[in-house]
Amino acid sequence: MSEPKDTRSRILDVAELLFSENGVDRVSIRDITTKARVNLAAINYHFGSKEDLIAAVFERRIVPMNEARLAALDAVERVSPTGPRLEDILESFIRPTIQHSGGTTAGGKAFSRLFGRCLSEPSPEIEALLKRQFEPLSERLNAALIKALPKLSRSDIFWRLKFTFGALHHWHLTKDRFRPAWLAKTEDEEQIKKLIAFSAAGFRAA
Amino acid sequence: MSEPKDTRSRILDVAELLFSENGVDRVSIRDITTKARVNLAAINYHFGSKEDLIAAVFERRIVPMNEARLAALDAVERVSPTGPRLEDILESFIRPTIQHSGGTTAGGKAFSRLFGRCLSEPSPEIEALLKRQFEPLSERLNAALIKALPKLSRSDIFWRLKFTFGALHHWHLTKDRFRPAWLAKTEDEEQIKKLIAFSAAGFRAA
DNA sequence: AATCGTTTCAAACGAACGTATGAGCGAACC
DNA sequence: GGTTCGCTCATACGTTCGTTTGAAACGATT
Repeated sequence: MSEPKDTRSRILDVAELLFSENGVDRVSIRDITTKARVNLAAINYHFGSKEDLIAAVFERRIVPMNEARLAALDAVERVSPTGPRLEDILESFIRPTIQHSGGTTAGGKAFSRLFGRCLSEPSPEIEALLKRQFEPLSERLNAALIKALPKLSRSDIFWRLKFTFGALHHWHLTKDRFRPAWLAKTEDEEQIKKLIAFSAAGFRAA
Repeated sequence: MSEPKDTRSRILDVAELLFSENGVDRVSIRDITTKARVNLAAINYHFGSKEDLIAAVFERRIVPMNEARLAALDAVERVSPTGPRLEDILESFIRPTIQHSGGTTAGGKAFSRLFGRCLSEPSPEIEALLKRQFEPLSERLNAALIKALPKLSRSDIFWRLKFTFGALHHWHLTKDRFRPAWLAKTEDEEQIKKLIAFSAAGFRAA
């Protein structure tokens, strides 16, 4: 179980775990370096500052996730150049979300909580990071949806995409908590289909 | 504009505003007391600790909000005893959310951010608080929805209600951020209708 | 073996934090 | 008129925070 990884990676792993458990502001540099068994100064040496560490932790997950989303959108647009179906567009950004945060063992589930925290802890640096990360994806998605739903106004599409993302994010954040006793366990694959069906119908609402 | 209110109320108002702007952990006791023009010790005198102040700020909004939701559900069920329409059920919990979280007042955003923080908080105490606050409402809503949508399974209703709540919550949390430049300002009343239309269609999906 | 860039180390820094204290104040009460 | 009670005040306390420092250890290159 002991870590063969280098200092930088150990810091990233431990920071991700602790940030997701307690929030970025409630985790100190000392908490991280102690648990990672590295020297206190290592964070400032490797990352410059705590803020830069937060950004590094966050980007390590969000960058590949959004790349996968863009790649999936590329794929469905390549298959049908006249414009992909609504369901395919939705799937292209819903599926990578689930696959990129469930898989990993150590900090995999931690990521969705960390992301939830980033949305509710409005530090300007984090807000800028979110904007930078999501704006290109958001614009691509909006453009594809406008093509697929020509009857809807641009702003309707924007808001409905926000609703969809909210449903995805909230499900992701709370799927394992607040479960009534009678609720059967459901596979991720089934949930992806449920989510796509729900939001596709929402997009097609009059 | 000067405040005729007593110290306790001034602290609550200023705390709510500052928490919403900067997040709970980045606002100090001194920030609040300075802006409220009260003594530094006033918070510990009136609330005991900073944590208790946060809870007081949070509960001041969430308790009346959930009471209003239950009252609205009561109202629509009283009007049509055979079971209210889907849209009316959704409206009964969407509308109070928006009306009770500030509306015109500036401190309204505090609630949604505090609430977002609570959702990503793994602390058992906060989880119990959320459960206690939302379980009665959730059960009432599920029961009403089962009646309104007899074709849907219990678990489908549960998940779609979760999606709906996620859309509402995420919209609420980010509606003022991440806005593209072209997006026109929209009234809350319009947003309520958009949200109801979206989620009602989602509930009716095959 | 000597050199040099990179990484780790123990120790310390000043600043900001939440909280505690005891005196001071005006109004209400006996 | 003296005492009590609720509240406000300035000030201090001890802790923890992010960051910095200069030296020591390490590994590769010559």
